[in-house]
Amino acid sequence: MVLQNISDTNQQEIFRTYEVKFKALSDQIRLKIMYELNQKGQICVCDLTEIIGLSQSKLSYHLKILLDVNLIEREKIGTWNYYRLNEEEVRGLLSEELCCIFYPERK
Amino acid sequence: MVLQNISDTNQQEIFRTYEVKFKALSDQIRLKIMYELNQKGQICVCDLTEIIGLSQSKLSYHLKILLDVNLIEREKIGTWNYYRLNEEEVRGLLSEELCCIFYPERK
DNA sequence: TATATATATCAATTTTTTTTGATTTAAAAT
DNA sequence: ATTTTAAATCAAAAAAAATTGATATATATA
Repeated sequence: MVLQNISDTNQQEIFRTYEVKFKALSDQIRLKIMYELNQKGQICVCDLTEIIGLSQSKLSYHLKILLDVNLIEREKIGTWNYYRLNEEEVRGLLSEELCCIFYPERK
Repeated sequence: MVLQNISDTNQQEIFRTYEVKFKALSDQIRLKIMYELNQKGQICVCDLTEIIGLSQSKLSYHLKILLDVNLIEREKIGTWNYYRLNEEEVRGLLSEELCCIFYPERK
C-alpha cells in the first residue's frame, strides 16, 4: 500500500482504521480470546467464559470490540452465538511469525 | 511460535508482551510517527514536531511509548536525538501488506 | 403460556491513557 | 560563565477505556 498519492484526509482515515484495529489487539484478555479461537476454531460465549474465566458481561464487551473491527466473526445458532477468527483479516494485519498464537496456520 | 507446551504463567507473559506492543501501535499519532520514520529514515524530535504538528512534550511522550516497546530506536548526536524504525521488530509483528505504511520494504 | 437459558446492552464507577504547561537536564554557542 | 537550543520529565487535568452488576432480548423448553 502506498500513501504518497493519497490526500491528507484519506491518509488520516487509514491511520484511524489501523488505530482501532491495533487497539482491539492491545489487551491481554482479547489476545487470549484470539488465541483460544485460533486453537479451537469456533466457540460459543458460554464455553469461552469457562475457558477464559470471565464474567459473561465482560466477555461480551471484549468480543464486541474484536467483532467491530472485523478480527472475529459471529454465527448465531439457536440461542448460542459462536465466534471464530476472521483469518483473512488477521493475515492482512499480523506477521507470519505470530502464526500459532493469534494467527491461523496457512493451509 | 507454539504456546501449547508453555506454562500458563509464561503464556500470560507472552500475551502481556504483545499487549504493550499493540498498545503502542494503537494510536493515530504514533502510527503517523511510524509512517514518517519509515518514509524519511531518520528524524530528530525538532523536525518531527514540524512534520507532525505536535508540541514537543506531546511528541516526546509518544516517542517514549514506541521506544519502550522497541518499535523505534534512538541515536543521540550532540543535542539532537534522532529516531528511526526498528525494522526487525516491525517485521516480526506486522504483515507484509502493511509494507510502505509502517513497514520497511524488504531489501 | 410460563420458565429457563444464552447473550447483549446499559448506567455508574473505576482505571488507564493522553494532554497540557511548566520544569529540568544537558550539550553548544556566545 | 552565561545564554541558547533540544529534548526529557513531571504533576495536574481531561478524556477514553474497562469493570461491575443489573436489566433487556430472544430463543428454547416444559
